[in-house]
Amino acid sequence: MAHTRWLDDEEQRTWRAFLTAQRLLFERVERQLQNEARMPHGYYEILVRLSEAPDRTLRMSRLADTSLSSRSRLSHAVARLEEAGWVERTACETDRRGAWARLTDAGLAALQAAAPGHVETVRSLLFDALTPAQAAALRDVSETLVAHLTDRPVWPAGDDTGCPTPTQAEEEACPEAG
Amino acid sequence: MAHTRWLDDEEQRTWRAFLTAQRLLFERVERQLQNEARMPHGYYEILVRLSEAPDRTLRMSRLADTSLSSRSRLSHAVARLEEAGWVERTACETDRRGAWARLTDAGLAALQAAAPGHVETVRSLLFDALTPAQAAALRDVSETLVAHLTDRPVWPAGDDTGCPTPTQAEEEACPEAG
DNA sequence: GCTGTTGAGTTGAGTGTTCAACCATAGGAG
DNA sequence: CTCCTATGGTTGAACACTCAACTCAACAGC
Repeated sequence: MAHTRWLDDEEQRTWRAFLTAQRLLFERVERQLQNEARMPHGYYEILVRLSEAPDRTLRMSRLADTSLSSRSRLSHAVARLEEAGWVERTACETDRRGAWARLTDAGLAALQAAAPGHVETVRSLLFDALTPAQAAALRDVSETLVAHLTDRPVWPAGDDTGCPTPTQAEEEACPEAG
Repeated sequence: MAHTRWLDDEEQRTWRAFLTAQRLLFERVERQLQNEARMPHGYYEILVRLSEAPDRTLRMSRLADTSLSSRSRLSHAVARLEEAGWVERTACETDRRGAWARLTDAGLAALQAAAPGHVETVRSLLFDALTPAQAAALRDVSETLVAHLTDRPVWPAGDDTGCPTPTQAEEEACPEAG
């Protein structure tokens, strides 16, 4: 990049406001889930994705993709979730490198117990503050960003989890708030 | 809360898109700073706030507030930054409980070295993807959320860092992207 | 001058995330 | 079949963040 394209005043304020809002919001979401459901939001998301999968079962790599998790993170996380008895791993017959992760009944119960508090939090912290038009704008901006951030490489070296556009719900699933 | 106000379909999609966009964006911002400047974004923010303060110096608690950091986090962070020689702590004369944090010359240099890459990242990942109208909408939504999240208690117990509305720039400062 | 409370800041244990290295199997190319 | 690379997944060390406990000083009220 030749010489820096600095942010103008307007952009600066936008970025800082976004940063602040985002921090404050997710900090509280995180805290609420931690306090009331004893799990970080990342784990909640994993449980949600599993609950939406056919047979409440997914391959680890697929689960990593849909829950926006690196393989390593997922591996560690599932290990914990397994200790808690919420998920179980079984070997994959057809591809012996692979592993299935399955949401147990206890896991589903934990998710269903966590959901109301979480959804209420999201609603009260986010949607209650926004007009319908603002919410629509937020969706528009977010979807634009997701599209922007999922195809191009942008940062040449190393790269990361490929992050394909997340496929959506498929089955019973706990009515949740991702 | 009586019985859960679930998210409707529209809200669900908005929330998931927001979540995804946010994750993808900050993951990359984080990675870029980590790779190119050897510091997490939280540390960058601390350096920025200090660079904007008169005399590049702030009380720890004030620094915690303006950088949206808990006291504990800041304490750990400044300890690291001090090891790196980027910040130095000195005792406060008038209030002997207190401490000043000051950005050293080396710290300012590190910040100035980090800024272009960071700003370029923010621009290319965020602003380059948005129309001016979308950027304006993002700012509007963000500011609404910040207002919403900074006054009310919302979550009764414990509470957290008071998080006053962040005061804005004051001095030389590195032209940055908070 | 005491005593209790609040505020400033630090500390350490516990937990989650990242990164790089690693093992094992799958799937070609020769 | 044999190598060779790519893929699926795990592991451990390093590091950041959280929470709760703690220290020390300021500032009441009496």
